[in-house]
Amino acid sequence: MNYWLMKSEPDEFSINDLKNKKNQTEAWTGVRNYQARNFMRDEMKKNDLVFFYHSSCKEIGIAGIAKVVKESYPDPTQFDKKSKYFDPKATEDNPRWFLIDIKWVKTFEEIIPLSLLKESKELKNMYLVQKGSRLSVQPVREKEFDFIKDQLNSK
DNA sequence: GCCAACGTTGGC
DNA sequence: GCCAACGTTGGC
Repeated sequence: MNYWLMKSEPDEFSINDLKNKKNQTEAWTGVRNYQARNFMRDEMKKNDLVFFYHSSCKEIGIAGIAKVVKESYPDPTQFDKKSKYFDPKATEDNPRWFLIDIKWVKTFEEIIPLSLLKESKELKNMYLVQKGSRLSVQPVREKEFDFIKDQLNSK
């Protein structure tokens, strides 16, 4: 099993928006970065666990946990002319963008702030805290995942 | 709102 | 294939 971190702007879509969805599940549309796409297309497998991260907001940090419930398939928004994610170079026969579905697992009682992640020497090598890192879908090491979930999470 | 870091585009 | 110009991300 693998572990991941996915960013979302909570003003757009927060962890509680995920919780309130039908089946508490959401298709992760709109990722338009090749590296992030490759992770979703090739490596994210059913039941992998995902940290749900809130970015560009007041309380920046890890808000909770989700899991992969459906593996790679083409992102429908790339074919939708009315979508802001429409991609004229993508075709049904040759899609460019892929995604997965995630399901809500838990919301942490308190957001684990980015500043705390940065302070933890156990997380020195975590991708998220590296300078210039901005991937919106990124792998997390098992050790890092457990440390954050067990040591930094209040509940 | 600023700006550093990164990714993409397109001319050559 | 290089690289300047531009666009985006995202913390502060």
